[in-house]
Amino acid sequence: MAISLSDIAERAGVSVKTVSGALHGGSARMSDDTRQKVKAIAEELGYVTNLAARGVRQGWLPLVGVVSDGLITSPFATEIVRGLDGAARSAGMAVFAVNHSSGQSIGSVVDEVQQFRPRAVAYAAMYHKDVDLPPALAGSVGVMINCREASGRVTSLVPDEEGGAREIVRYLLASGRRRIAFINLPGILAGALREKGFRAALEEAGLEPIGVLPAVRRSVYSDRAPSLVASHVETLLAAGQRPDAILCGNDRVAMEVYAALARAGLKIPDDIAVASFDNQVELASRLDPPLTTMALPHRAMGRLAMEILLAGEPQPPHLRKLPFHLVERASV
Amino acid sequence: MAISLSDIAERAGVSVKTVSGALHGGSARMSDDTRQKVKAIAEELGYVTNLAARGVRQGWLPLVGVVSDGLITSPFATEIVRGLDGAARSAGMAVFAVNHSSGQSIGSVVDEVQQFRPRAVAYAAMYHKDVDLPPALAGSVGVMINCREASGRVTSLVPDEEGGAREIVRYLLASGRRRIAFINLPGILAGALREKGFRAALEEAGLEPIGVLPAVRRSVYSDRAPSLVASHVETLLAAGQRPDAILCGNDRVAMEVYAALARAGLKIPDDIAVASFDNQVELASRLDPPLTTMALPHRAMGRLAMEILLAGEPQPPHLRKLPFHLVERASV
DNA sequence: CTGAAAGCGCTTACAG
DNA sequence: CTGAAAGCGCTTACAG
Repeated sequence: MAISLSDIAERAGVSVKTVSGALHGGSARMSDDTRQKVKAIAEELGYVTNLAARGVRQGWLPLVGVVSDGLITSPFATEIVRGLDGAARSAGMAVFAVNHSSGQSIGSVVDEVQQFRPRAVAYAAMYHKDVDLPPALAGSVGVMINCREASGRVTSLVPDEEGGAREIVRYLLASGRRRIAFINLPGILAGALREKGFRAALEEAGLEPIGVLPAVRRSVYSDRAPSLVASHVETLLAAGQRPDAILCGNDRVAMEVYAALARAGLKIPDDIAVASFDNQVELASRLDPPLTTMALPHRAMGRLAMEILLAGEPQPPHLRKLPFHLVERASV
Repeated sequence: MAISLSDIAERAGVSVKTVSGALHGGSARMSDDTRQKVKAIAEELGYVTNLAARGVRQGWLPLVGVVSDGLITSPFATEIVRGLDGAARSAGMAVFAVNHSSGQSIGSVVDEVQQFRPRAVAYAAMYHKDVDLPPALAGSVGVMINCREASGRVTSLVPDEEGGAREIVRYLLASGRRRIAFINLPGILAGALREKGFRAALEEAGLEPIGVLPAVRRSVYSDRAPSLVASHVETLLAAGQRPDAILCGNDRVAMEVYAALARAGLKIPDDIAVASFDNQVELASRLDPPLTTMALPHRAMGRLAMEILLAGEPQPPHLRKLPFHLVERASV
């Protein structure tokens, strides 16, 4: 069995309370002498705090549970976790991630996590979507990350897709582009919202889109679906109103646009500008020319989520849209 | 505060012990009547077991800590976790993953995990490497995954790189190939071990390698380093002894080999066979022709690690090499 | 078949 | 400045 406070107390000739105060109670008043002695003995015996014991006393363990809809594997999901983890660490909390695989109900996964009496629980979606949280869970899940909770009973943190699209369009406009096409990701929430922002920003400038086209044939975007990008680019270039900028649904799509433009003998950004969403660094920074793209606020969502969870004052539930951030490279 | 056993006991008019037995003690003898009544009340009150309380009694929480050297983000790492998680679940344990970022010592991260009194702790490396575990941790870390622990004080689970290379070479030989080149990943343990297996299998057949070449210029393989693959392929094809098979360090390298062979007007597998390591499904299955490749035993390492950790009888520490598995597609 | 009590390792009022 | 005791919510001998 591991060393306990009473082992240290015995060895130091003081009470357990004194040991507890010396090791953990930063503010507990006692002679520096005693404190030093206790710490030395603890170190010598290799004492490791028993958080389970502290937890049963306090009613909670220094954990924040994160239930995610699938294994955390994409770079985006990793960023969310990074954000959560950084903020948790500063607060002395650890992140306990459990994934909600297809077989189970959200409720059963949340209960599983609750058995450990975490300080708080978050739900994180792997991509921006709508999620219905069962009403019974509104009390136990403190914040929804990367998804919109329908009932409005719990605070949701999502990327400001519409704002991000507006921003990149304005940037294209500021660079002098006027005929802008959008090869968008179809069938997903992010795509629909970005299209709204795209159209709004053009309208604001008194312009019309040159074309809003789906990157793939299937109604739901997937990297596996057969791509329409190359043929769209050809169509756009053949038309009377040839675009001077193409906005892409993500960096992968942009890569295909690059290839199609190269085939057509067009120079980026001189003949035509290309911009997109995602900022997959490995990809975007290595394209030639490096790609200007809107980075998603994944890390910020993670950080803010943790701050909300650990804040003393609970705020009324709301939907919070976090801003994208423009990564300027050389494609515009 | 949450519902406790005593709340249920009071409501049911029985002792706490009876409630505990009814809910958790599968074998505890009591009238079916009592058990049903207790269960109904627990359900009604929304009781959730307090594992912290049980943990302080038992001395451990139903957790297995996994310390990993970096955020779990690659598909390989995900497979390890999947293996661990599946086996943990069957044993009623949860996986508690903590990543060991560059700033901290392994020891401090392990201690952090130990505060939660997990049932066991594993260490997982993101790629096959040598790791020195500080001697003090030999007692607390039960198994090393995807790395070789130098001192031999703790069981290590690694892919059998040498055996995997032998197997794929034998497969190429069985398909009638005789002049085999290897474009290997330089500067990493996996590459060195595979090269041994590659040479051994050829020697066994009385053959010489046509060439063993590094995929990148830098001494350590990285996807970002400038690739030498295309020029190697040209060199190999121009030589007198043109290879009839090229083994590749990973699927990415194979993809580049495909491109170079296409440029040279060579057909796979008729003119030349291509095989590799990794089985990155997205990539390997979508190449044309689909790529024959050796899959790494990541999931198996995870599963076995958990079995070792949770086994009653501790085995003496040893190095266990897990077999690759051949994924036959159409490139050989 | 069931209860009352002890105890796991902590922290927190309550006394001195 | 320090100690003895109570109590967090469980489980596990010990009695009946």
